[in-house]
Amino acid sequence: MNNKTCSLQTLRRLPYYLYYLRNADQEHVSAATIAREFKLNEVQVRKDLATVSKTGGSPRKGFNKVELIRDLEDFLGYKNMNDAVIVGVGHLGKALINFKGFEDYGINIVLGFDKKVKKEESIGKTKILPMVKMENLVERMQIKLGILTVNKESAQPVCDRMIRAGIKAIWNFTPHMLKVPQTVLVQNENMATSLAVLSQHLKRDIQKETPAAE
Amino acid sequence: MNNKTCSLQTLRRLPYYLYYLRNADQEHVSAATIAREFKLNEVQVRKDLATVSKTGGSPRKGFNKVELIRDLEDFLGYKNMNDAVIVGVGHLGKALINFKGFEDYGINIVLGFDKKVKKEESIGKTKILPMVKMENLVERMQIKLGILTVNKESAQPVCDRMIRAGIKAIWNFTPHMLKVPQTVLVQNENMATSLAVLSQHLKRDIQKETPAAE
DNA sequence: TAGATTGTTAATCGATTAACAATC
DNA sequence: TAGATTGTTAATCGATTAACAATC
Repeated sequence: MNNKTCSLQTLRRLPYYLYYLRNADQEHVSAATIAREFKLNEVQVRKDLATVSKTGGSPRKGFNKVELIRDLEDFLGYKNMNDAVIVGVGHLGKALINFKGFEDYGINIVLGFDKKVKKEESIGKTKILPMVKMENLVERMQIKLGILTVNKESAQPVCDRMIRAGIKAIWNFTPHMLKVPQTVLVQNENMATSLAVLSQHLKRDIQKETPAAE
Repeated sequence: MNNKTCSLQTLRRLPYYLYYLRNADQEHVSAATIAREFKLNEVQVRKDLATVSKTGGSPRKGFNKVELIRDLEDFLGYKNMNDAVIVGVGHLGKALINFKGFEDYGINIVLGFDKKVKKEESIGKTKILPMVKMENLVERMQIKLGILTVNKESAQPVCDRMIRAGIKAIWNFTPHMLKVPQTVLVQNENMATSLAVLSQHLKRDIQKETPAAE
C-alpha cells in the first residue's frame, strides 16, 4: 500500500505523467523523456516518480511503463472508483455528465440533481432527479464526492445541504468561495484564475515587442 | 498605466479579490477583511494589493472599494475586452458559450467553429461557423485569444491552425499537452489536476480517523 | 491622541535545481 | 566495460510569513 504523501505541486503534475504514459507505446520510459515532454526539470520528474513508484526505475532503462501507470493510478486513488453526484444540471453540468473520460480518473457520476427537474430524467446512464431527493440518496449511497455546478446564488445553501448529507469533497465550479468545515475539501475550478493568466499575457504581449536590454 | 508585474501566484489570487469586492457593499475594504474571507495571510493580501493599487490604501480605513476594483480590472486587463474564438462546439464548447459572466472577465466570445457545422448557426449572439472559415476570420478580425474545446485527437492540428492564423493565447480544455512556439501562451484547464487533489483527499480521509501522535 | 491599518525590510519556509554517488 | 539513468544530499531560489516603522 502506498501511503507516502507528496507536495500539492507534485500531486498536480502526476496526472500529466499518467496521461502521457497511457498514450505512450514504449515499454520503458525515463524521467528525462517525460521531463522533455512537459518542459519540466529532469530532477523534478525523477523525484516525483520516486515518490509514487514502488519498484523504482532501473538504470539505463528507466521505468517500466505498465508498472508506473499502475503505481500512479494507485497513488492517485484512481483504482477504487469514487462515486460522485453532480448538483446543478445546466449547460455546464450537462457537459460534465457527457464528458467521456472521468472513468479514466476514477470518477463515476452516478446521479445528478437539479431544482428544475420535477420527475426522473436521464442523460446517458446518469439519472437526473429533483433536488428534494438529494440528501436521502447521497446518505444512503454513502457518496463522498459532490460536483457543484449551480449558479452562484445557490452555491452556499446547496453546499451546506451536501455536507449535511455526508459529502466530504466538493468540486466547485461556481465562483463563490464556499464556507465549509475543516473536514471538507473544496477544490475550486475557477475560470477567472485561468483567464487572469491569459489576459495578462495578451496585455503584456504588446510591450514585449521590444525586449529589455541585458 | 500600471505596468508592474507580479508573481504567477499573486496573479491567480487577484481574481478572487476582484470577485469579492464586486459583491461587497462596504465603501472601504481592508486587507485583513479579504484575508479572512479567503483564509489567506494578511501580509500576503497586503502585498498583493500593494502591487495593483495605484492610490494605495489609507491607514485606519483600508482601500476604497471602487478604486481598488478599477485598479484590479486594469491590472488584469479586463478593461479592454479581449475578443475570443472557441473551436470545438460540443457539450463543453456550448456550455462555455452559454456561460454568462465571461464579460466580467473581459472576455468576449465572438465566434465559434466546429467541423460538424456545415452552414452558419447561432448560439445566443455567438455565430457558429464551419472550420474552413476559421483561419480567414481570425486573421481578419485580429483575434488573439482562442478557446480549444475539441477532442484530444484534433487538439494539436487545430492548435497549429489557430497559431498560423495569429492566435497568441490558447485556453486549452483538452488533456493534450500542446506544442506551441515560445511566443504563444497555453493555459491548461486540466480537469485531471483537480480530480487528483480531490481523490487524494478522499483516499487519505479514511486514514485520518486516527491522527498521528505528537 | 490611540490604534487600526498600510507598506516595507528581514527571516523563514518549501519547492526547485544542481551535484554526485550508485547501479545495471 | 562505459555510460545512461536512477536516487539522494546539498545549494539555490522564490514565495510566504514575521516584525516593525509610518500614517491618518
